[in-house]
Amino acid sequence: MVTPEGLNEPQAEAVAHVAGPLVVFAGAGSGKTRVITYRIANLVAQHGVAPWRILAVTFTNKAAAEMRSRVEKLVGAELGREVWVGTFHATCARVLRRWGSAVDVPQSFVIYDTQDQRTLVNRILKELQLDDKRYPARAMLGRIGKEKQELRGPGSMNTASYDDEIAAKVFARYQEHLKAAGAVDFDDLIVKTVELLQGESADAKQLRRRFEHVLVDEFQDTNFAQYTLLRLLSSERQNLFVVGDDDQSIYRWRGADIRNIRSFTADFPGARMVKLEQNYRSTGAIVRAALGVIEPSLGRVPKELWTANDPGDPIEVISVRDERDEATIALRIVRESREAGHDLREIAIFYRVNAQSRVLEEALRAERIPYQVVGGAKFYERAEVKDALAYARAIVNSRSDVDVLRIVNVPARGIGQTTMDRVVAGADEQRISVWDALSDDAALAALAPAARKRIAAFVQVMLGLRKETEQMAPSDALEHILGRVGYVDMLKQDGSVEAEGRLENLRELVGSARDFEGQDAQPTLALFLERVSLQSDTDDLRDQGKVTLMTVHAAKGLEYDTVVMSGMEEDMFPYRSLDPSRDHDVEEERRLAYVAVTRARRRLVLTHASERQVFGSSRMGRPSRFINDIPADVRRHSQTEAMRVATRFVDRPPPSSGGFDRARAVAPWRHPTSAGGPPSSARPSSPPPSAEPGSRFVDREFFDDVPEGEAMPRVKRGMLVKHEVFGEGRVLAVEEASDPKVVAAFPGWGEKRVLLRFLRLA
DNA sequence: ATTCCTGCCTTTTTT
DNA sequence: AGGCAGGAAT
Repeated sequence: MVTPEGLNEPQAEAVAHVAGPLVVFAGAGSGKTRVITYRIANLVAQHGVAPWRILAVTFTNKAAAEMRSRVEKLVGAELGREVWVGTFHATCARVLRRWGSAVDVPQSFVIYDTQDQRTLVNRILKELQLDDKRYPARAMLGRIGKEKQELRGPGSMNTASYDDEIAAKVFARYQEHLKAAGAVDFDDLIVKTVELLQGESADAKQLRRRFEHVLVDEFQDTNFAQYTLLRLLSSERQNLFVVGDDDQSIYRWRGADIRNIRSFTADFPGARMVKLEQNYRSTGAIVRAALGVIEPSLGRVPKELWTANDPGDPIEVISVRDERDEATIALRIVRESREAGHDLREIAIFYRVNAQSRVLEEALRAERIPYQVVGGAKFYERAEVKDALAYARAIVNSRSDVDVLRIVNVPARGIGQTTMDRVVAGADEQRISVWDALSDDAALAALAPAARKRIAAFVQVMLGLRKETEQMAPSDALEHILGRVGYVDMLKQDGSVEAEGRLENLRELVGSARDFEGQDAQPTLALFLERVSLQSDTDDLRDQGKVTLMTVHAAKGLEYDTVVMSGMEEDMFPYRSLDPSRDHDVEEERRLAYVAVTRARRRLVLTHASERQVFGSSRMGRPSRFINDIPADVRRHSQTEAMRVATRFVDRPPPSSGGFDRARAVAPWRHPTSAGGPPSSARPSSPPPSAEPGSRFVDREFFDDVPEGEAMPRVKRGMLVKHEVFGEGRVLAVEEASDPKVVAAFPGWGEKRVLLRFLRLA
């Protein structure tokens, strides 16, 4: 059944929902954004809800922009503009900018990113004289973040061990520093807003009543703090409308709690539930592949994803030799697509981790195929950009120590480490900001006169800049600052290619400030800085005529006609599944694979390499278990020429040695789901007459041209291998046999002859 | 004070 | 492989 607006029954039900809590389980490609935007339009147009009393929250700026534009299309720009649409972080920043003073967040607050956080923690470790080996900043911040996501402060966290006590101490000092700096980190944006809303101030009361309707996208990715925020914002009327898909929950590592969506109806007795199960996006084969991947997942809310679309073509699974071979395949897909007259914008290449993009990029560049990389090396994290922003932030908010320390000697002003160490120690002692210490003669009394003079000059420059830029547009201010402090001159004098690139980046930064001025009603420098902090490169619009490269995480919420998923190997995807020391979460990896598969509309290509460079050293890989989970009748296997050559070269023994059983030789690499049990006589392995001896595995479906392109370990003399007991060793010889052996030298053990299947590539 | 070198450690994934 | 922190050399 379809309504006049073209909605199916459950969609229409969700859209028509007016009051009370409701959870929508929205399968991939089931039209959830449509449901949210239509519902907002419905509330405004049919139920006379004031647009500014509606809040719609997303996780990414991109989703927010998309939602806003669609709402404006439905209800008109004038009303649409009034709706509060934004990410969790941007929404909170907006609230805090206005009402944050009640929770010690000044109007001019700055947002510390991960780098800033680390700088600050490192300083605290020094201050508290803690060993940064034993208490690495990264780990400390991980802990602090975790606590914040659970809304615990340094005083309320669980301190069972000595290390916990240390963490609490660092945490406490960290918060003090943030407060003194007038800064917040990403988690604080949520935490502070929650604090504000929990308060009894008039502002808090008003805010709790402000929103008649709260709508949330990607609800499965909320953490406890975010969930609490939503409950507070909707506490008055309970009009909380959440949309998500527990199968697509992929952010547990940053605190997302899948139970928020799975237990929604338990948390809100009387809440309604709607399931969107019809997929409009993908071919039948792709939907079936996706189901195959997600079905083994545990604890799912039962859903029946289906599609009325054509079955389409099978999923292409391609065995490649290594990452370069893989890039060649990606190129081939792109070329085919282009020759068929498709826009390159409709092609995406996915990978599990950003590091995989390099080889793909090189290949695309060599072939002059236009591409864009989403995420990865982030523009706003480049040193020169951070420097420029640090100047701006130090001018807007001089209490921000991290920024002042960053730029105090860039370009070099003769204010060195020793000098600054003393200043910082003094500032810590007196509990004043670094800036205050620098501008206070008494605080500098212990310094050499020459150093004091240079510091005084720096302070004067900064004070001058604050005055001069006060009335300037952000772009002009940035330009002025960079010129005045000699930053541009420094780069120009350098003259190197890198310096040229840095100048270009700074021009781009100024350009982005100019863009901002065109968009915002009140383009102040502070607001520009805020936007920069909350902006990720992921938010760029899709360029015409360009292939897109990105991680699967970045791909969530997007769709492409053609998707190439690279690196479909065990230990790559699922990531680190072979590392027993890590508490990897294969469940989450599975959901991530589901996300990847469901991005494709028409064509899905999976590649897996038998060998790959990781951290500089070569590593072998077997196909990902997720490939096996795709129903055999919707996948088609093949291998590249390079792969064919490689396997022939290594695996086919000379005729005289006869009957080398390949299937057995690779057994330990081949069956990720069965724990190491080698395929034995239980699996009859007599090859069909047409095939070459030993060229088939019997537990697989094969098609026309498929000479079984499994990933093969290619152990050769000189390779570094790893043994459970002997550790790492160098291969000296390989003995072909039905169960091949390897002679290798293990430091501390000498030469050992071991079965190949007990080795892994080091 | 600056620059260069070396050794370590990294890598999920993002606001 | 690459980036970054700490240390040595200039």
